[in-house]
Amino acid sequence: MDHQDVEREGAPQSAPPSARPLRADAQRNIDTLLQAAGAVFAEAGVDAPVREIATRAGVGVGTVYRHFPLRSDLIAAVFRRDIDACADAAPALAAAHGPFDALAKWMDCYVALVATKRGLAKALHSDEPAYKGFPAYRDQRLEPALRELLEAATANGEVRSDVKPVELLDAVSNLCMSALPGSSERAARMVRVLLDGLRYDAGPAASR
Amino acid sequence: MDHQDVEREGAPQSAPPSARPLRADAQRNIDTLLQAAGAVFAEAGVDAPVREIATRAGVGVGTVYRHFPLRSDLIAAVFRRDIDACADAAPALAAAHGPFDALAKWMDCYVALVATKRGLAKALHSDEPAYKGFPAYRDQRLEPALRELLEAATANGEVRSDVKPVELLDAVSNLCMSALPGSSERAARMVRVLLDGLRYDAGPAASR
DNA sequence: ACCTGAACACCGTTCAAGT
DNA sequence: ACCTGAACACCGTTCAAGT
Repeated sequence: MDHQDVEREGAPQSAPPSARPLRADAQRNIDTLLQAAGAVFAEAGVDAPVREIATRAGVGVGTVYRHFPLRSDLIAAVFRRDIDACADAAPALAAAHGPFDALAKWMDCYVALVATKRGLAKALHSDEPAYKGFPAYRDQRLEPALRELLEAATANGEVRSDVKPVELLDAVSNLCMSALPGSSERAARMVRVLLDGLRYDAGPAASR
Repeated sequence: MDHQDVEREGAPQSAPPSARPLRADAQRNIDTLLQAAGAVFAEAGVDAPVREIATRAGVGVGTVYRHFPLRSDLIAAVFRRDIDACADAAPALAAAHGPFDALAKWMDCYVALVATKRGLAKALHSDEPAYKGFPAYRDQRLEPALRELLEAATANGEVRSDVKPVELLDAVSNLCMSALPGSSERAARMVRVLLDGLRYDAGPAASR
């Protein structure tokens, strides 16, 4: 499990590539906010009231909106590490397993990521403006990782070639939608069925 | 396409099995409300403001809550015909096609049902109390229909036997979650992949 | 620069008063 | 019996006033 700290461009609204440091109190508030949000998300889901997060962090609501204009910014900030870890796990899996197995194992990581955090899946697919941009960050990190795995499996003739990485990412997080907070078991099973579907007919023309 | 009008027990809260008729104005309000709700759902989704529906129907909000205590009651009432039509389509499909094809074609109906109506899928999987009981009605009607098709396909050795009808119903409506209002095309494709997964390994022990 | 919190808009839900 | 709509609770979001 390696994870190189690559600099990303679309990254945190709290620390653009080359920006002068924030004022001390601002930086402190952001840290406290992230911690509070993480705790609240864990016990009440990602669409818990903003006021609750603000109170927990001991700041005014205005401060939350100042640093995180969109709820999705807060969510992305809280789960960035997890998302990155998932993306970065791909190369190791590809090296250690056959193409399809690597794909399947990576999907387990993704399912765990999405299904474990209460309501994360819902946030990924909400059409409310407050969640806008969150799927974008996810795709930006996860899409390249998955594409690699998918192409390897396709090249190996193990899976069909007419399903795009982003479609799969979307389908899988959709399947995690009704998973209960703790158990991702049921979702994981359905994802395995979906993956089996990828290799049912590896040819491009899918019958019917 | 036949559809016998079977009497259901868990049915409409507006007309229990053996109840004296409603007062004329009450019945009229219910009809208007259903019509208004249908229109509003179509253009603004199933979680449009209650007030909008009430206004459209020319009644007070209290009247909406009197007849439809839960939002899901209103949704179920509005889409009952569509749900029943989908369920009742199963026998004809089973008679006209081979087991797997019948299953696939029925799924197309279900996908159309769920993906077409804006936000219907979301309502099916929401954990908010206002939507409670809606999945129950859907399952009650659709589960038996699907089970029939699934068992036939299983008996014919075309699909694996370790996926329950209700799981499939759930997985498919989840896949329809991020479908745009009009097009169910993308969702339909993923559902087809899922179905292919069902027949990838028809044996019970689905590898690892 | 940054923070605070009152204020506003909006929505679900109830219930006292009416008919 | 049934209807109405004011009233309440709750939540997102903004912005004038403060430091």
